[in-house]
Amino acid sequence: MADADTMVATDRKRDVKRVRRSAEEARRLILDAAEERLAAQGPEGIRLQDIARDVGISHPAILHHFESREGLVRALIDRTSQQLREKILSALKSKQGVEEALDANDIIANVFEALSDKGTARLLSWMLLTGRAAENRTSGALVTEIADELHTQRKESALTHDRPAPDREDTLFIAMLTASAAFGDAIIGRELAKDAQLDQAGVARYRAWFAKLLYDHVGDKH
Amino acid sequence: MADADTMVATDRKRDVKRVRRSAEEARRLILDAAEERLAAQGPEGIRLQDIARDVGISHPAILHHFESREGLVRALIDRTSQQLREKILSALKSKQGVEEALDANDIIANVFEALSDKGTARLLSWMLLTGRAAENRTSGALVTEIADELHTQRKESALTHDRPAPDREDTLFIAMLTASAAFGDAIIGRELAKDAQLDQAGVARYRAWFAKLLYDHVGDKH
DNA sequence: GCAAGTGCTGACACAAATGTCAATAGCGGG
DNA sequence: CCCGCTATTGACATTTGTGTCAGCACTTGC
Repeated sequence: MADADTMVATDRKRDVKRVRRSAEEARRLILDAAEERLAAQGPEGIRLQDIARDVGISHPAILHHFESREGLVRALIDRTSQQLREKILSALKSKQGVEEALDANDIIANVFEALSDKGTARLLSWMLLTGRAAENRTSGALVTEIADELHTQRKESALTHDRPAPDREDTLFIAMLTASAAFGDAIIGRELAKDAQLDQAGVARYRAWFAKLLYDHVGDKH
Repeated sequence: MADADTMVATDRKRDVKRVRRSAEEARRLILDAAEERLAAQGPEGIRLQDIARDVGISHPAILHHFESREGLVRALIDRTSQQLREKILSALKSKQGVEEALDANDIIANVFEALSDKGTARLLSWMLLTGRAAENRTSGALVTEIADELHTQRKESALTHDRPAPDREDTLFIAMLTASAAFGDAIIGRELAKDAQLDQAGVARYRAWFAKLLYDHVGDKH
């Protein structure tokens, strides 16, 4: 009895027992592990054997669920893109109508955070670096969506504050700059901050500074 | 005679003649080919066999010159980092003392260009993605250097235009934002522009807009 | 013109990663 | 309680890319 318990508890690998998950659950666990590997070790960290070990399964199980390594990668890209999209759009829409200065701060912070978090930016840049961008439409139209949403808000704000209507392209450029800056920041931000000897508070000041830069621009111009 | 000529011209591979370059020249050609592969196909494009074929040599020749694949990668990173450093710093310093609005435009354009050009940003992001950043000090201190140079210019400009002295951290943030934005732009800029249906002129407008944003900020604040 | 140094090569060895396959074992439905 | 479905596995096959080695062939210095 004690022997059996010990064996089950400490020596699962050699035990006859197999864990059997639902296909959905298995896919989720595998994607989680892949995501973590990618964030920690970069693109080359996605190796079936390693991921399988992380999850506690054998590597053919991954092939069973995703057909091929490429299938796993695509699934990971899809999932991450969709998560990013939801995060950013919800961040944009939730604060609608509240005080604007705080808005800008929060929105910028959220966008930067969404990309920095886990390996999102790493994954996206890898996707772009390896030319897998064309296949993925989720992230493709994202900036336009963001710009649209932003522009709607700006028009409303201009009305209530009795300012002239904002320029469409100006809004687009704001969205593009924010996206580029957040994206670049997610990749080289850590290095930049280290180089400039900025601590966490300094990084927060930087982001607030950027939000204010945009806010001032919007207030000035329109 | 005709036969010999034909053989030399069209069938070099099987010909007995060997091309023999100086070590320096060979290294340069190999690095060029590696750079091109990286820019075109991403990190996975750096394969000794392929690069060797591009240059027209056998792959052990590459190992002869660079010890290992890793050695080649490091050499490529070094060379590219140094080129980037030179380009950016020279762009910053060359325009010193001329009309400022044009300056900002040119400098921004140059920084964006320097990163977009060839695979510079791709290479740097790969370097960061795979954790090779720590080894390379050339690009490490670059932002601080840029910020220093910029700040010197701002102080001079403030003096001649009789404005209050600029804030040190403000200058640093300008440098960081520019770096992040240019970096991000180099990676996702193409996608963003395509998504927003911006042609080349539109992209130029975007960069000019960004330059003006910074210029206005500097003029306003100080 | 010949000897030394080294750029360069072909063939081979080796490692690591993906992918295949037949067989096993849990789970749910009848 | 048994049967079919399928998640899962170990062993194997294949591919692909890096690295080694011994020898060959340009160039240079004498």
